Amino acid sequence: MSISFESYKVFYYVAKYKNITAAAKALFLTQPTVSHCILGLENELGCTLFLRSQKGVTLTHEGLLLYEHVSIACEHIFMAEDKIKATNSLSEGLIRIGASETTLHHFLLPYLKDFRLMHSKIKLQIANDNTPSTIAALKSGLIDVAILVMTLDEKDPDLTITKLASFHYVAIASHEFSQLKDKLVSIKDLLGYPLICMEPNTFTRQFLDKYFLSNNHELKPDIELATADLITPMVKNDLGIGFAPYEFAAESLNNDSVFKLTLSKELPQCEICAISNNKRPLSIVSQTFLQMLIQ
Amino acid sequence: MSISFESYKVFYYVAKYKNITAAAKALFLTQPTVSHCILGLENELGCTLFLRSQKGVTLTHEGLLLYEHVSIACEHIFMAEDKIKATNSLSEGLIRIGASETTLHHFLLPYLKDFRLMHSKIKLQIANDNTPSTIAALKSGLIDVAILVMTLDEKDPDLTITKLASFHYVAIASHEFSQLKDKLVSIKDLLGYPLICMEPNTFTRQFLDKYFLSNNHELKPDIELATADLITPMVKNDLGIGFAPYEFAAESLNNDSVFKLTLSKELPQCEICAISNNKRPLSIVSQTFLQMLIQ
DNA sequence: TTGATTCATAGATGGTATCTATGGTGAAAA
DNA sequence: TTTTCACCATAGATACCATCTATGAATCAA
Repeated sequence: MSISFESYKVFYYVAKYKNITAAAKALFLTQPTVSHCILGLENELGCTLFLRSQKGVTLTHEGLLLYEHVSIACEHIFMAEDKIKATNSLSEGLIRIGASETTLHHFLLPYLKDFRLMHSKIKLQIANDNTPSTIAALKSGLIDVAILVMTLDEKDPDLTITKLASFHYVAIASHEFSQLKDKLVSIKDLLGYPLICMEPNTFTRQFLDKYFLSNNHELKPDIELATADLITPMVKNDLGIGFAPYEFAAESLNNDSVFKLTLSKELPQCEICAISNNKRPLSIVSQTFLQMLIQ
Repeated sequence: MSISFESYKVFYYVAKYKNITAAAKALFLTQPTVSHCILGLENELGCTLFLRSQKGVTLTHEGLLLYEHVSIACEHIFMAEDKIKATNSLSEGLIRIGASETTLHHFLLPYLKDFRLMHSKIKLQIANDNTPSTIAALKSGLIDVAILVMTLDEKDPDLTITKLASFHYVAIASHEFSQLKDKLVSIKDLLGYPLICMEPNTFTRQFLDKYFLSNNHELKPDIELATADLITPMVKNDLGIGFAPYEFAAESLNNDSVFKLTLSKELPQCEICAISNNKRPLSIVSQTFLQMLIQ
């Protein structure tokens, strides 16, 4: 029916080397095989493509006509193969990473730096958004991998979740509230104080909402913030009790400008996780990146 | 070793139809065959090319990368096939014809006209030169076919010679030489008159040289011309006895402004022949053209 | 639930792509 | 001249793999 593309590759080499024997070597075939293949192609196209002689072969007019197109075709295919090889060997490529501010600041940045050093030709696209939006982007294929804070009880058959590090939220307060220091503070107690936390539609907030609800109370914060790194400064300025990732508060805790509340019911454990969409295969580049995070 | 080009054709169709089943139909293959082929290609390239779903398939990033090149490659190959088909179907092409002035004027022109009418897309390249140069051009592949006056005793293993028409040379004179009219003129007689013929390095001249020599005389013309159509006018103007193709003199013979000498030894028979180089295959177009001349 | 899509897998088979061996041919070297 | 060499074509055998049919699995719509 239609001519095998394979014969065009053979044709290309024969035309290029002007010699069937040489082309055969380049193609890892024998001379009769190539000869037969060209004969077949000539038959199917209904014209002679080469003039045979003892010095090799030369293109006829029809052969030249064919070669003008086939050479372009072959070179494009070789180009394509090279490009795929390049992406496989990480000398080219793109990873689109979705991350929350929290994971970006307190986990991802040093890895990104290392990865850039190791694979300078790979472009990194960081989509910084809140957890729900990032998950949505992952599902729709807009990003390849997400690095987010999660509780491991979340199950979604479409997502592959890999734990990377533990993560803690703490409740912190300034010395304005020193009456709470070294005391076991119940959730009910907390409700009597101004509370500072993240705005709705963030994982941190949803996590706290759930925590309060599971203890039969409702979280009604007095101050809602869009970025986690604003919580500690707010707390320092005596504006209330804040809930923040431990790492965001670490420095202030160390220099004693704020203190950690001891809650009668501990905040549940969270994890920083790498999440990928198992409906979309990960490119080699993305796999390499993930591998680095896991180790 | 190297990836079969055939799988790229399959890949192209699958990417184009975004559907393995549809691609299989277009390729006159079954769905499992195409599926298997794509799987093999993915394996060899070391990456996933398509996202499979129940609605069909979509390209991954690597797949898109590949498609950008492979689509160009495939389209070039299809273009090439179309062009070859076009030249085979005579809706495209070129014939390079070598002809002498004589054959062009008195044989070829009406055929060329007809051929153009029948195959308007075929370009005709006419190389008008003397016989030896035309034969050289034919042997070196500069022209596809030559239409020349020859004597059929010429043998050359590289050339295929086909007789197309008989051809006559005549000796003519004006009434200034009426003493020769209706007389049997010998070659020796001729030498006493001024002779007009073609310049050396033309078939006509070599033909006459041979004729004189075979009768133990030497042709020493008084006037040598480069073009055959000048001979009759020269003769008309009483400049001497001329040797010309009968057809060039026909009109003047009919209106009696010149007369034909009756030679004691007739000029040998000549033929208008089509000549092709049997070391180079004739294109379909050239074959068609030759066919027309023969019939 | 059923039926209609989709793609993947398994196993059988026949065609053909490939090989080796050989022949023919023309050019260059002996 | 004769020999040698490099090239391409042909013939015939064989093994591989491309392709097929049959089936499974998954998803979606009616």
